[in-house]
Amino acid sequence: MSSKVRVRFAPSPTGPLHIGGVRTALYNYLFAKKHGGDFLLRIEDTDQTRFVPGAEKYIIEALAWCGISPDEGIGGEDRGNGPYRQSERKPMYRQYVDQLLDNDKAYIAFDSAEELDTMRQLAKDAGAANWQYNYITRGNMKNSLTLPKEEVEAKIAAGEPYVVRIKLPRDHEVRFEDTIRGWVSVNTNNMDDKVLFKSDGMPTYHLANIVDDHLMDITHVIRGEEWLPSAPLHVMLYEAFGWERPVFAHLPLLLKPDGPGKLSKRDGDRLGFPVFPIDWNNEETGETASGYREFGFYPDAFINMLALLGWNPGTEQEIFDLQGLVDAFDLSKVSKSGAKFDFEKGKWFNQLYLRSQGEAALAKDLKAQLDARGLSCNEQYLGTIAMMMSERATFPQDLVTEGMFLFERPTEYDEKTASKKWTAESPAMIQDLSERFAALADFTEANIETAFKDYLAEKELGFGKVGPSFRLAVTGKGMGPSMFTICEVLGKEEVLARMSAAIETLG
RNA sequence: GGCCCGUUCGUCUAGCGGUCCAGGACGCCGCCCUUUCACGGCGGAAACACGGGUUCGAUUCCCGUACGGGUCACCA
Repeated sequence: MSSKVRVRFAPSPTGPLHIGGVRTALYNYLFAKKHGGDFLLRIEDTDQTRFVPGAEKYIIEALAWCGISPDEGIGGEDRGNGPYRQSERKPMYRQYVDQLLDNDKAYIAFDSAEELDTMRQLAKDAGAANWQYNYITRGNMKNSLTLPKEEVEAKIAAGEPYVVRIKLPRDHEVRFEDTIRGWVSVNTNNMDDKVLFKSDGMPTYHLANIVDDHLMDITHVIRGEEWLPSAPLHVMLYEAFGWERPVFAHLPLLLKPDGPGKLSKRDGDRLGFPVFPIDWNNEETGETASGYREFGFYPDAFINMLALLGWNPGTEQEIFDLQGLVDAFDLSKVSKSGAKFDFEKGKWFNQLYLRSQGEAALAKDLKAQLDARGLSCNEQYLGTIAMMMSERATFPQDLVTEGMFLFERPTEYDEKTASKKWTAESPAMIQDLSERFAALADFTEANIETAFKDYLAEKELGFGKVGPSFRLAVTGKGMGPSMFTICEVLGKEEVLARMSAAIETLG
């Protein structure tokens, strides 16, 4: 076994990956790249009843959008450790179960799900804390520890369904050092004999996870805190097999911004913002959920925001691209407590990234937004408009929506501005201005400004006296970017037409 | 309820015994810039859950309490 760092992200294909899952994948990826290691993607689909078509494709696409591509496994290379879907590894697990059975580390149990439910209910009714299948109760259950060997064999031969459970020693302190939390310790008396192998012939997550991580030479297991309670079981499994165990790091959870609890897939669009990286559409059930990509987020901004939720570089820097994150990432700087997700901060990141796009990229974004809405403008001004609107945009779509007047003639005039700024003198002033504009040979920003200011000077008028009504006449709004730039972009004809239309409408 | 984990401004967090009457960021408020809005600049309000220890000295270490979270399936 090499000492090369190898980590895996092992989602279950039960639906779209929410941002907590994306963050887990991201941290795994950052850790691997930081240490020159491998990032593997493995699909944990041992529960065939929960399989959702399209989920695997979604996971790969979502990670790809984030700039995360697996070195090995699903969506990456097959480097001889495959298959990388647990359902396809089904035949591999039996021998490990037998190994445990042979070494008295596990046993066969025939209790049906109904019988177990009954036991649990009985215990509950009796006021017992929590019924467990453990070193005490297993003596009263139907298993290979209580049944004669012949009967066990007969039952198996008869095809009676059974599961295999781990045989936990009593009163044994399981200790392991978590990179993020330090020493964690649990006594086996508080654990139960978890099922390792199901009656349908598939291993449970616990068994498959340990076997696969071992076979795939995984050196670090970085996963969500929800796995912390089962980590001691996993430690016991490594010991039962006599395998060296990987280093564990349990990440703090992403919490709901409002109520209590961890962020869940069900939070979908309930909160008014996405909890998924990209849109999700389940053709079969018609279930849909919106994603950050479609919401208008730049992947870099999304990743930047996500990375800082539960981790910080220890400096005051908070703008990082993917490579920057790789360089700065350190598991020991991951915080221990859960983080409530804050969409406002996410918006701030996007705004920052949008503004740093540069004119060419922004022009492209603007063009795409216009096309999507069937709008158009003088293409030579694409860059100018994009830069002008970028100051008040958070998302690419704002480039258009915040400046609709650039693409459509105003159909109505802002009432508040009209009542306050459109006075009895306004029509005459706008008329005068339009005549001066009409006389301009070169309808450029600078010329328009000069003409406008000359007019003010000659009539001894303040900017505030004419400016607002001028803006109202041309854009229908009470606020916005520089009027001179707007006018040049609109072109002489359009500006003049709008001015006379305003005089007509507003009187 | 049992077990496990956690607890610094509204939110994300810095802080790894003295440099902290606690720093940064988002958000919020004010001022400046500006014809307006936005951008930008400057400034402000805002937190160590509580109680015991340990120590010359605790935000930092230990214990307890409270609160929060996770988990207790033949799901991952």
